[in-house]
Amino acid sequence: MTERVDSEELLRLERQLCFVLHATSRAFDALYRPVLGELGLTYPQYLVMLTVWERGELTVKELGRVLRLDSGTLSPLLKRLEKAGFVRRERSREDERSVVVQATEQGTRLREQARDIPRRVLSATGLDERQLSQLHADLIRVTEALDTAAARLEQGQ
Amino acid sequence: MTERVDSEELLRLERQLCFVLHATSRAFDALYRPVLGELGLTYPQYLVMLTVWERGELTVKELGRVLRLDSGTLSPLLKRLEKAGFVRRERSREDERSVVVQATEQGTRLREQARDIPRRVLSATGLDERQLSQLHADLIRVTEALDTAAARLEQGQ
DNA sequence: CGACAACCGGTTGCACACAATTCACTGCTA
DNA sequence: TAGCAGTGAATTGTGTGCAACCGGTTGTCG
Repeated sequence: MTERVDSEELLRLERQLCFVLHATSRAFDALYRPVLGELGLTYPQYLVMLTVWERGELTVKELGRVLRLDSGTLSPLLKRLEKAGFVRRERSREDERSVVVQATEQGTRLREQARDIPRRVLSATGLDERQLSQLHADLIRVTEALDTAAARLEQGQ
Repeated sequence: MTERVDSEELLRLERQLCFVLHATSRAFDALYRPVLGELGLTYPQYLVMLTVWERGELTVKELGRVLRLDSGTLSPLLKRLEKAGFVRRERSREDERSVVVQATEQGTRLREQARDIPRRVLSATGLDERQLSQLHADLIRVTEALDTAAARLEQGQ
């Protein structure tokens, strides 16, 4: 009987945690959407551009590892970015299995237009730098816990 | 010149925050996927079932408010849940614009099968109840900040 | 050298998620 | 009461996101 109550309690806490995590992610999305819309980018596309700007050229594989996305997501997304003129994609000459992604001139100019976004968004959150760092650390901790848990589940138990 | 460095620093912090939030959400998703797969549910469908189980019957509108989802997402999702036999949808007799959702008998039986999930998943995260509560509180705080920020942006600055 | 496994990216199919639109219904008001 | 604005779902279109599969390339091993 006590066990049943425990289950109910856990169910409730879990429900709240699921909900709010889901909600946080979408709230973040919603905040960026109108700002990025001005540049003609979606949020995932913005993440890709941030990576490309910072790392110069990199393969689809590397991009996927950094962003935790697979080719099923990245391939069409990159095609859209290419069509928009922001990135170039070409087969690596050393290893023709790989495709190298890099910003075009237009993509580089976009970086200048995007330079102001972090300040606008971060100030919109109302959090100071310390709180942001704390949140960052919390999320990393949770994500790592979830990752190792998922890996454990995968390897049977 | 100093301002430029500041921008670079902000860009980096923002990038990391964007990435990890995105990643956390998907990591949570990935952890639930195989567990829920046994029940024939996706993660958003699970959130809907949790709500329906807890609140009894409720309209699509109410469901959308609780889960922060619009009809464009909920309508097809609910149709899939109905097809699977877990929920019933019927027009409200008092207000025929509304559609009332409730669990079927099969949907109620599913709750028993799902009773064990929170424990399995939460234990998989390796976090204790205090940490979970803390995380929950953190996420709520951030989400609220993002919401008010988004509202501020909407009303012109 | 030749077969074969591993790897990389692309494609397909399915399921969210949101914006914009449509349509039936409701409630208010002239 | 007749019209009309507002509401609640559903639909359409676009863009992720993942699983499963395909097809070309590479590297290795017999």
